[in-house]
Amino acid sequence: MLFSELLLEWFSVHGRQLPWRNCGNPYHIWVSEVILQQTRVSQGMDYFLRFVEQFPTVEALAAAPLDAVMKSWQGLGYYTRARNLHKAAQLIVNDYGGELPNSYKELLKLPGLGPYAAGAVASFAFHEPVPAIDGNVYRVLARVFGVFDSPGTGAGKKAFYTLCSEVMDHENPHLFNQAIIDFGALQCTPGRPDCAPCPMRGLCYAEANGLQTSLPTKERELKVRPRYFHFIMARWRGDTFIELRQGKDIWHSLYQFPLIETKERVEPEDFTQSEEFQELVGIDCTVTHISEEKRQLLSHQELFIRFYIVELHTLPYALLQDYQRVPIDGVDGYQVPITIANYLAAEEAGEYFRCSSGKMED
DNA sequence: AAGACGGGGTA
DNA sequence: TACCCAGTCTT
Repeated sequence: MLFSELLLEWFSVHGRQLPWRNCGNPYHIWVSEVILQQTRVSQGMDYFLRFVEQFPTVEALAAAPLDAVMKSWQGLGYYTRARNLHKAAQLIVNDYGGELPNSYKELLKLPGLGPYAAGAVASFAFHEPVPAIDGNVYRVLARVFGVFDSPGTGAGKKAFYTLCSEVMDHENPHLFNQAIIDFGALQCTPGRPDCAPCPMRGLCYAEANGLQTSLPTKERELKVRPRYFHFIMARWRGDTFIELRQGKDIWHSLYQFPLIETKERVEPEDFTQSEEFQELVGIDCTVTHISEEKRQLLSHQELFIRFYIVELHTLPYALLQDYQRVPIDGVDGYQVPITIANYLAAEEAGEYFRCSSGKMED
């Protein structure tokens, strides 16, 4: 039996039923593909359901304020996806008459749609026979056909694209692409795949040669950069101060408390004496709470985060000029990094701090 | 080609 | 802890 025949047979038994599958709604398919980039189904499901309920159509998404879209995305990560989704929706309404482009080539032009997502939408929604190659597909193809090219290189990507074009079912591209993705996610898993009951047994190169854990070939390991964040929750008559993050750094378009970053670890006693800190909050204030150091691991960064609560007695110009003044209990209405959302929730429950008045309690 | 970009699950 | 995940964009 052919690879694609085995695959579709497996899919008819084990394939997942998902709300965006075979729904006949290109908009839903598009949204789901963007949400699921580098994100597991279990993690993205609730976000998808909430997103399409809040923004039911391309027009609704295009008309929505970016803030609302970002808020809906809060906690999902890779926030550029949300901004691109919003931008693409406006593009579709303004330049495409409100209809999603129906070809791989045109879809690829939209911001946030790369080769994988364009192929996925083109095949799932419009049945165009193009590959949709994600991490699952690289893994399945590498193992079954014994491909040693690395997906991390340009030549490797091309090799996988060519191979996939050859072995796919051109009559049922939508089923084939869904099937190979599900097969990678459920059967041909990254770690120790469960090869005993696998229908590809006998056909699979990696299984025959015991190379399951060596394929696909992997690339370089990544370096992690440490960063030290000191967030200042400055209180003034029931209000505090926040700002919208801009620029190319992490958390673009999310809100945060005034932030002072240091290259090295700085202990709280030293930090509150630092010039930078005193310039921000002024001299006439009291540091009432200092949190423990929270550690957050990103793919390329290791963040060490501490929160300071400062009671202001006068209003420093630096805060007034560069930050938005908002009610303290209104902060959770803004889209914020997940670490700040956690802080807000914990602080409300009185759980976050173990030191106060700048002195350690234990 | 390499780096940046999140957050969560798994061995 | 280390790796990986329904990737894309910028440099």
